Amino acid sequence: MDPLSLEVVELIGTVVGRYYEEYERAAAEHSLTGAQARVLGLLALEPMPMRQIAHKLKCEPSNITGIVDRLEARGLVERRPDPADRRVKLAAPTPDGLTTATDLRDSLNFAREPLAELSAEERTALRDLLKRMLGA
Amino acid sequence: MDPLSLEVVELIGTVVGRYYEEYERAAAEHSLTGAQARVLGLLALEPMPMRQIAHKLKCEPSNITGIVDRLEARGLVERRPDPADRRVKLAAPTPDGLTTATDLRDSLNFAREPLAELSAEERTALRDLLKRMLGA
DNA sequence: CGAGTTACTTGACAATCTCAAATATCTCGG
DNA sequence: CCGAGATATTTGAGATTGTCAAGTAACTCG
Repeated sequence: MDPLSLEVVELIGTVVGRYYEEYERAAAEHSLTGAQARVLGLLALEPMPMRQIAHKLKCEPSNITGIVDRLEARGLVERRPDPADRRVKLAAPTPDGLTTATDLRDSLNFAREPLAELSAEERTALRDLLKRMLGA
Repeated sequence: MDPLSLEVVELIGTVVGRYYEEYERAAAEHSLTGAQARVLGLLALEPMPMRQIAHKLKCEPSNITGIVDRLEARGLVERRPDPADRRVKLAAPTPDGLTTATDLRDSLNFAREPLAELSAEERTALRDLLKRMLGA
């Protein structure tokens, strides 16, 4: 690989490290683990079956059972029957869970400091480059 | 937060997700966990005391003991005495570990596909923006 | 020398993850 | 309609990662 691409990969690695760290910190502030925060954040967008959570998070469905168990025990999530298929359980955030998810999103400071360094034009350029990099 | 910054954060979240996924995949191809791959990659740059690994990875030193144990059991890493301080154990990759670390780095495809989309000028622009975002 | 600090390990425990097996339910061909 | 096979979820075993508290060995400095 050319040195320029290598440098960019290196930088992205650093961004990934910082983002992850920040995400875990924000989750911990709400006494959540990273995995719990990710599931809750997903459900805050839209309730969904266990299987779909596993698919989005790229892990085994049996893993999701435990994570949702813990979120449910804390009253942040509930399992609802799917009217169309009795095998399926829809995981949905409770009002409390929705509040927590919103708080969590707001307390993800990652954006603030690092992006404040950039002008609006630079942020636009960054957005477009990332978009292109991630594919159409 | 303004909509533009929000969009950039969203995109960075996606990049982080893809990078992480790719990293785990590359590690798994070498029968390593992500944590083991991160420690091995760190030691491939430079042997260092257990404590320093923990500091770089932002976890407890007692955690590193187990990870290095497993890498050592597979012959990828060895513990050496520090001539200057008998309390300290320097973790260093074996020749085999160094080879694995190099293979691992090369098989991190993340860069290839996504960055191939960008021209050299765009990659330069991306590099500079990321650099600025990450601070001087 | 000796009190306090530092490096690493150990042990207990929680969370995450995988895999295989069990249960309940759905789907579809015959 | 019935039964074989597929699908959704859970359970249980086991590995790994992570924390914290305590223990051991070695360093530092007055």
